[in-house]
Amino acid sequence: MNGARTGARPAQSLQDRVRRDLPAFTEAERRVAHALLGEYPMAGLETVARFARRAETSGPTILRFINRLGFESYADFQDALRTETQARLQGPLSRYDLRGQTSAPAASGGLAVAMRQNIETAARDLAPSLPAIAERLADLDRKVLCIGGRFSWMIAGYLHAYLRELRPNVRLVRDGSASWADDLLDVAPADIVVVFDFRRYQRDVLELAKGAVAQQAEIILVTDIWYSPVAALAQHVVACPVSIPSAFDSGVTGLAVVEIITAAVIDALGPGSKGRIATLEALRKPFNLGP
Amino acid sequence: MNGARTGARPAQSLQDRVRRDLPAFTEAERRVAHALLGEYPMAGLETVARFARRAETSGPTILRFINRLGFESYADFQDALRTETQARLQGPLSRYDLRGQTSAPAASGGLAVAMRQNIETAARDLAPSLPAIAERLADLDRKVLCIGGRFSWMIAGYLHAYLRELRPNVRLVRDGSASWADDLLDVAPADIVVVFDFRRYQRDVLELAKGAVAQQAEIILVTDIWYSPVAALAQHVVACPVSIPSAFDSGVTGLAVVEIITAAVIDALGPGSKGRIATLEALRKPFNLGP
DNA sequence: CTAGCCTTCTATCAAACGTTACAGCGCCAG
DNA sequence: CTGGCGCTGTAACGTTTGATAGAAGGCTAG
Repeated sequence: MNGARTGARPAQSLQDRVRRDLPAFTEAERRVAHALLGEYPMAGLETVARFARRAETSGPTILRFINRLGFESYADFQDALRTETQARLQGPLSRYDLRGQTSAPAASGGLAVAMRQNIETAARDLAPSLPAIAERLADLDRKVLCIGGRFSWMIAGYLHAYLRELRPNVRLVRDGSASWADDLLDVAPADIVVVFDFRRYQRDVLELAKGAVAQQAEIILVTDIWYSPVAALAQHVVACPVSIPSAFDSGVTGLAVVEIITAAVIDALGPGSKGRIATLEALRKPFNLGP
Repeated sequence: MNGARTGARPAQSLQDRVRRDLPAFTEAERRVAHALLGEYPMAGLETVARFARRAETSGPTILRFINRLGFESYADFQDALRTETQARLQGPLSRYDLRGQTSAPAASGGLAVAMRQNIETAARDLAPSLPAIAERLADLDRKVLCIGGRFSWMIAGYLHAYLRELRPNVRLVRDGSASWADDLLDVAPADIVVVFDFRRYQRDVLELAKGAVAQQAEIILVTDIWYSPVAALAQHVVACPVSIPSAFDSGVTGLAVVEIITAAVIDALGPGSKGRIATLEALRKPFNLGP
C-alpha cells in the first residue's frame, strides 16, 4: 500500500521507463516487462488475463507491475499506452507540436499545426503508391484528364497547370461544365483521369468517373479520408486528412499531394522536362515583369 | 500486368475497408466510422461505451457497425485492430525515433518537411496582421475582389469560394480575363482587393492593383518572400516562403494562409455566418450525393 | 533450525463489460 | 391517414473483467 503515486504523469516515454526500471523488478515482473516490450504496445492493450498468459504469469502479477509503474489501475495504464501510441502514429513531429502548443501563437488557433499534421500523414500515405502514379502521369502515350468538384477543381487546376508545363495532352474539366460528355469522348483506353473529390461529394463527379471507366481509362483519385464513392472505381487512391479547427475542411493537404506528385513526375520524365519548362518560360517572358 | 502495389485492392487494411464501405452505412454508423477514422486506431481499442460516447451514439450502434464490418464480436474486431496496428508500428514506414527527429520521409524527398516549415513560418508572419485583415474582410460594407496570377489565381479562387459562403459582395477576377476594366469600375473607396502574386510576377496583375488604388480601394497582398511589386501599393502584405525541393515553387503556403484568414473571418463575423453556411448547404443538397 | 519477509499463485467478488431484446421514432408506399 | 419497415436508443441480462484477500513456497537473517 505504497500510495502517493496517484496519477503519475509519464515524464518520458513509457517504453523507456519500463526499460530503465527493469533491473528493479522482480523476476516475474521482469517477464511481464519483456512480454510488453516484445510486443509493444499491443500486449498491454489486451486484457489482463491474456497479457498474463503471454508473460507466463498470473493476473495479479500484471497488476502489481502496473502499480509499480505508477498507475492506479489497469485502465489508467491502458489510457496512457493509447495516448502515447496514437501520438506516435501521428508522426514524429507531432510530439514537438504538442510541446510547443502552449508557446505557439494562439492567433492561428492551431490551424497551422493541424495542416502540418495533415500533410505529414498524407505524405506517408502517398509514399507507397507514388512511383506507380508518377510513372503513369509521365507516360506520354497516355492522355491525362484532371477533374474536381466545387472546391477541389481548383486543386485539379493546379495539377493541370503543373503537368501542362511538363508534357502535352493534359486537360482540365471544370466543375459544373456542360462539356463533360465531349471531354469523355476523347478519353481512350489506358488514359489517366485524375479525380479530386472531397465531401460533399458531387454526383456529377461520380458520373464522369463512371463514364471514364466505361472508356477503360485508369482512375487516380485524391479524396479525403472518408473516401469518395469514386474510390470503388479507382486504381489508385490517395487519402488526405482535411480536418482543421475551422468551419471548413482544408484544401491544403490536397494541394500538397499534388505538388509531391508533380515532383515525382518530373523525376520520372527525366532531364527532358527541364528543357520544356525553360522554353515555356522564354515564351512567356513578354508577359512578365522583371525577375 | 501484375497487381500494382498501389493497385486495385491494396491488402485491404481495415481502415480502407471502413472508408470504402462508408457510403453504405447508416447515418449513426457513419458517425462511428468517422470517430474511428478520426482517432485511428485507438478509438476502437477503448471500451464500447467510450467509443460510443466519442461517436455520440449508443453501444448497440457500435456493435452493429462492427458486425457489418464482418466481425462476430467486439473482441474479434479489437484483435484485428491490434494485429494490424502492431504490424504498422513495426513496418519500415514508421521507423520513428522517439528521442529525436531522425526519421525522414525519404520517398517524398523532403517535400513534406519543406511545406510544413513554410506553413509554420507564414503562419507566424501572418499572426500580427491577422486581426486587421479579418476585420476588413468581415466588414459587409466593403465589397471584396480577389485576383491572382497564372498559378495563384487558383488560390484566389479558394478565398473567393470560402468568402462567398460567408458574406455577399465577393468577386473573383480570373487571370488573363478581358473584363478587368469592368471589374475595376465597380470598385468603390474602402473596398478590399486581395491580390495573390507570386513570381514570376505578371504585369497585368500590377496594372489592376494600380487601378484599384486609383479607386481608393484597400489592398491586401499575399506574395512570396521576394515581394511582388504590388507590395508598394498594399496596406497589408503577407509573405509566404514557397521554396521546396522541386522545379516549381509551392502553392501550399498561400493556400494555408487563405484558410487561416478564412477561419479568422468566420470568428470576426460571429454566429451569423454559420447560419449562412447551413442555408447554402441546404440549397446545394440536390446536387450532392449521400450525406 | 526457524521466524519473518518477500514473491507468487489460487480462489473469490463486485463492478464493468459486451451483448441482446424491445420499444420509440421517422419515413415511405399504399 | 395508416401500416409496415428500417434505424436507433433504452433497459436488462449473463458473462467476463480487473481487483483483492489469503495461502503456499522460498529465501535470508539470526
